[in-house]
Parts: sequence; structure tokens; C-alpha cells
Amino acid sequence: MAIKKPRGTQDFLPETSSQWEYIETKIRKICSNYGFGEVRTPIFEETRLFLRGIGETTDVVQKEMYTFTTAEGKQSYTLRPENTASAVRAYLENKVYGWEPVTKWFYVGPMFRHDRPQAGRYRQFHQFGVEVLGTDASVSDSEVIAMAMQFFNELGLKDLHLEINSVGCPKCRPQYREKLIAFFEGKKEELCDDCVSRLYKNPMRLLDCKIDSKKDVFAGAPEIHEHLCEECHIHFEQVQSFLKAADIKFTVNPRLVRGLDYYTKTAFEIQYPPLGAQSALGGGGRYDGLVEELDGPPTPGIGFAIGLERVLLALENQDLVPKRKSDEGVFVLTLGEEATKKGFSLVQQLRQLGCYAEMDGQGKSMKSQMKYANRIHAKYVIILGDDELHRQIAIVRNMETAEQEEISLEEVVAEIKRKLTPQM
RNA sequence: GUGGGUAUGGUGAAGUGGUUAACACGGCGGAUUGUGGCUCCGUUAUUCAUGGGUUCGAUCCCCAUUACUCACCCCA
Repeated sequence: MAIKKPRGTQDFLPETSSQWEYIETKIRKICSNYGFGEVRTPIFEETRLFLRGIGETTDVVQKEMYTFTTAEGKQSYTLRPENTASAVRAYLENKVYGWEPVTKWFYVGPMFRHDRPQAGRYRQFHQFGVEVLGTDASVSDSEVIAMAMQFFNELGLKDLHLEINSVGCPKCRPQYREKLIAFFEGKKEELCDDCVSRLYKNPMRLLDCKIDSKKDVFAGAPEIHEHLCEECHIHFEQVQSFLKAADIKFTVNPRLVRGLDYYTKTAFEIQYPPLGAQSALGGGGRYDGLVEELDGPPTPGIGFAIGLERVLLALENQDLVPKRKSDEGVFVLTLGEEATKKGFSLVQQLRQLGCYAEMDGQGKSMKSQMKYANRIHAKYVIILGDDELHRQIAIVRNMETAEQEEISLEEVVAEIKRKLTPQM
């Protein structure tokens, strides 16, 4: 049996890779404009990091991690399912807090979750994300959101919805949680099975249940905004006013809840509805308790993660995927052994001068070589056969105009280089 | 983890219980000897995911497996 790639993974062939390159170029540009430096952490970490960082009761940790032990079986490792925990670990391990008041990092790379694959959902997927550590200023919440929106804008994506919410903090969330449980406890009969099981584990998740949230049961359910503490309330108001000041459109969705335990205060999500079930292109929020949870000094943080496969889907959906454009180049067409030897020398010289040059070398017919030259969109073809070799010249054919000229072998490389170099 | 759909050449995709499995694209070769893109011609699946069963006979029927896919769940 032929060996196939693992389920939920993808091979990116050159055509697709160039699309990724395009997206990454945008990412790097924006990050540099916002003053974010790239952090590269290991693809795998000690399993404990994710247990504590993401939360033991979350789905991600409970059923989606790729966990393994080494041959000695001493240590348990896990392929990173997201990168915030790793970034915070790196922040602490390198004692960045000791010399940098505010840290702004971004990352791009593969993440791993053992989900059932589906449109826009893969087991190895790629995220672009940012983290701001060391400030609880509401302006940084807005900055991070603005950054995500600018990323989508620059890609040309339209019709995105930005939803924001505040999920409270350890001071006010527990009370709200209790109220929610109390409210729904008597109405278990009317809830779907999933919600019943969520009721005690993570009652806030009930709020965005697709089935129950449409029912009457929800009438009169306690709203998070009525239960935020003073601090959270003010913070949320400020975030909104900063967004307005930057002319960023958003809607407040009191039922927006994030799935990872570490989120506090601000939570947000960017949706592109046409993608269907997996319409969240990105999301993020504040995680003021995470650094402490990982044994660091009390340090506030905020960040987002964007699913790049989904971004690509959205780009395809709006026909915004750039076509791969090949470089202007030259094809060296050779006939005969001696000519091929000389041709190889020409190709190498051209390449060393920074030109895109190719040849056949398989001894194919002239016609066949011409076809190939055409296929790779060569701008010039250098034709070299025994005849030309004896006369110490080469025929240079312009593939657009079909004009041909004879140039001496000594000058042909320099001449082509000149032709291919744009005039300043 | 749960439920639905689909599995035919490099790709897209017809099709039938029984000698030669359409078609399109792509690939390769050719259309006077050393010249591309257009056109034309030829060629390109001992075989219809894998394993089992029904049958005189299965790519077409049944079962299982696997993969892909969509939805639930979850999330990016």
C-alpha cells in the first residue's frame, strides 16, 4: 500500500506555497509597522505547559492533543495546539520581564489538534498570532484588534464581522457563573444534551449554543455586562471608545465566549460567515492571569490568533488569491553533446549573475525544448547547436517578438543579462 | 467522539451484472529534415480504493475496512 499523509494534514505544492508566502509577507510588514518582533518557540513542549496554560477542562486539552513520550518514556511532550502558552513560557524562561517593560511578539507557524477534519479545520493548521505582555492598558486591547483588522483589510477581504465582549475577571466572573447556573438549573429539561453537560463545567458556553440560544429558555438569562466589576466595566468601555476613535466597526456580542480558560476581560472574534461552520477567521482576548498561572510574576497580556487556512479559504471565496508570477528568464536550448556542455556553462554563468535560466539537457528535440521554453514563459531562448558552436556564436530569440539575432558566445551572457535587467 | 455523503487514469468527470471502460484537460510524440504559443493527428486505465460475500460472471449488488468530504461538537 502506498503511504499517505496523515489525516487532516496537507501538502503544499509550489503554487500554494506562493500563496502562503504572500500572506506571510503581509504579516511581517504589518507586525513591523506595529512594532512586533517574531518569536519562534518549539513545535512541542512539555505536556504540563498546556495542561496548566490552556486549562485541564477545555476540549483542546481533554481530547485534541498530540501527546507522546520519548523512548525512555520519562517525559510527556505535546505538539503545540496553540502558541500563547509557549510564548508565555518563553517570556518567563528568558526573563524578558526583567529588561523590557512591554513585550510585543508575533508568531506564524503550524499548530496541532486532533480534531475531526472538516472544511477549514485541519489537524495540522497554521496560525498567525500576536501577544502583548506587560500592560493592562485598554489601548493595547484595541491596538491588537486594530492590527488583526488591518491584516484582513490589506489582504482585501470584505464583509468581515468583528464581535467583541468582556468575559470578566476572577473578581466578577465567579458570581456571574453562579447566577447562570442558578438560572438554568431549573430548566434542564428544555436544554439540549450538550448544554446540560456544559452547565456545571462551563456554563458560559451555553450562551453561544446554536440550538438553545434561540429558544425561549434564554429569555431573562443573566447578562454578563450587568455583572462586570467596576474595573472590567471601565476597561470594556475604554476598549470600545478606542476602537471608535480608530474608526473600526464592531458589534458587542454579550454571548461571545472563548474556549480557553485563560481569557479575561476583552474577548473578540472575527467572522466571515460565508465559510459556514468554521467561519471564525481569528479570535483572541486578554489573559491577565496566565503568566502567574505559569509561575511568573503577575503580568497582564493580550493577543489574538488567526487561522491562516481559513484566511486562504476566504481569499479564494472572494477571488483575491494572487496568481503566481514567474520570473522573466532565459532558456538555453542546446543540440548535441558539445553544445550541451557549453550551454550548461552559459546557464551557470547567467544564474551566477542572478538571472533565472534553465536548459533541457535530456537531449530532447528542438521542438520539444521550444515548447518547454514557452511553458516556463522564458523571455529569451539562446539557441546553441553544432553550427553555432563552430562559428562561436549563439542565436538569441525573443519569445515575444520572435525576432532572432546572432551574438558571439563571448558576449551572449552579458548581453542577456543586460536585456533582462530593467532599465533604471 | 456522533451522524450523513462519496470513492473510476496525472486531473475533472461519464458509464454498464457479461467480448474493446466514454469524453475533456494535462502529458508525451508527430504534421518535410534545427524553432514555441493557435490548429490538426497519434498516444496516454491488463483496470474502476482495499478485503470479503452474492452470482455461471461484478467496476457496477451486499458487508466490512480505509480514505476523502460535509455537519454536530470544538476552535483558528
